[in-house]
Amino acid sequence: MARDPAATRDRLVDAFAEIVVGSGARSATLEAVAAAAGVSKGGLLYHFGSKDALVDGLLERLRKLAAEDLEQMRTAPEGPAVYYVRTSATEGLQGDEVVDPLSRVIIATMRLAQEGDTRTVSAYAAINEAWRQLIEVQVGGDRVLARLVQCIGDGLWASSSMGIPTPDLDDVVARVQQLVESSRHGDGGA
Amino acid sequence: MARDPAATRDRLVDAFAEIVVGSGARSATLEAVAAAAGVSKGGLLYHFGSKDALVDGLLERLRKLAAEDLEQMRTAPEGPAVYYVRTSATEGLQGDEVVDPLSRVIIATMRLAQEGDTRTVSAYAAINEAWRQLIEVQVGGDRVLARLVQCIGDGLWASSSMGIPTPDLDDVVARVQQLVESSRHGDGGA
DNA sequence: GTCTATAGGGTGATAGAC
DNA sequence: GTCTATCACCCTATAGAC
Repeated sequence: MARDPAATRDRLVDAFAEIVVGSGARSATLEAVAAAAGVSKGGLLYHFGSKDALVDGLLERLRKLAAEDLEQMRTAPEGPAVYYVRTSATEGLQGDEVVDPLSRVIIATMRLAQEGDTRTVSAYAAINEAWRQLIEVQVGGDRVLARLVQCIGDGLWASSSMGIPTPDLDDVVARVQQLVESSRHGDGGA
Repeated sequence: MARDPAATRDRLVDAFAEIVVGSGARSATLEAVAAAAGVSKGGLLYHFGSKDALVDGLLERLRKLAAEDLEQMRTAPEGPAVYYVRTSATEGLQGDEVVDPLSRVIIATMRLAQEGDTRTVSAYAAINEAWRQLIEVQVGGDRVLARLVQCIGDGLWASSSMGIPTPDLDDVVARVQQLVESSRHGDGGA
């Protein structure tokens, strides 16, 4: 069942991310990842020579998915800011599976980052920077407002990635939209 | 050197938090914690019968420090909202030491939470709730604005707890102050 | 209260068969 | 490409000396 190397590598990265998100980085052992992907530990280590290499595979996936998302964000009808804030509030994890592939990979990356892996931190930082720049364009170059909006998204993300829900998400999104629009019409303050 | 049980327990919890923050949860082994606190592994396990008990000790410390901080936040001259946002941006960790005791314990708790520990998540959620309620009081009961402000703080926190700096923190704080003040004078929107 | 020694289980990685 | 052994290491926790 599947001798295609690329497909097997993909399955392994998927399984890795899923386990890290669902059960924590500690549970994502080579054996558990391999089993979830339907191969043996030795099979995994043929494709990824070490656990570090597996992390690299995850980061590669992250960059690819993030690039796609950046395109969606750029062309989002509601605008980048609202898109960012709304998609920052994911749902149902910690045991359950996260449906959105990018969310899953980001959460996995951040969990790994908290273990002190510098590669994961800088990979995330780069993507975060790209997102903010896109928001900044929408708000007419208002650097501070852009950061404000991004922080709101990141704050929502922090809660939801721990399984803490945000009951009034729609209201928050509406308020962000207000902020962004007021930056176009009125002044800004800075 | 130190036969006072309470003092030794405190040193152990301190060392535990410090290692989790500085080197990741994985590095915080019983042996490493014991060594950092100047006792042996067996000595640690006399005071805390298991690693779970050590986590409980950390959570106890968290609640105590958080209660003190809540009092500072309530009486802060700049108001709870600005206090929250400003203190959310910590500096210099991941290898270095975090100077503020509460920040250190919170970061440690959140790292542990990401390993799937439900106790840590609910402990943090309770504290987070208390902070927001205090902000809500300041903004005259505007639930959504309170959440917005808190999200901004949490977003700053997320970055800084990964070692990513926020260059324009002062501007962000100023903008938050603006938002809070406008809720007093003008309307609010919702 | 604090120590050493050790049991018992799990983890990343290698070697070599198929 | 994928598997099964196997190694060396590290971790939590217990037992019992001091």
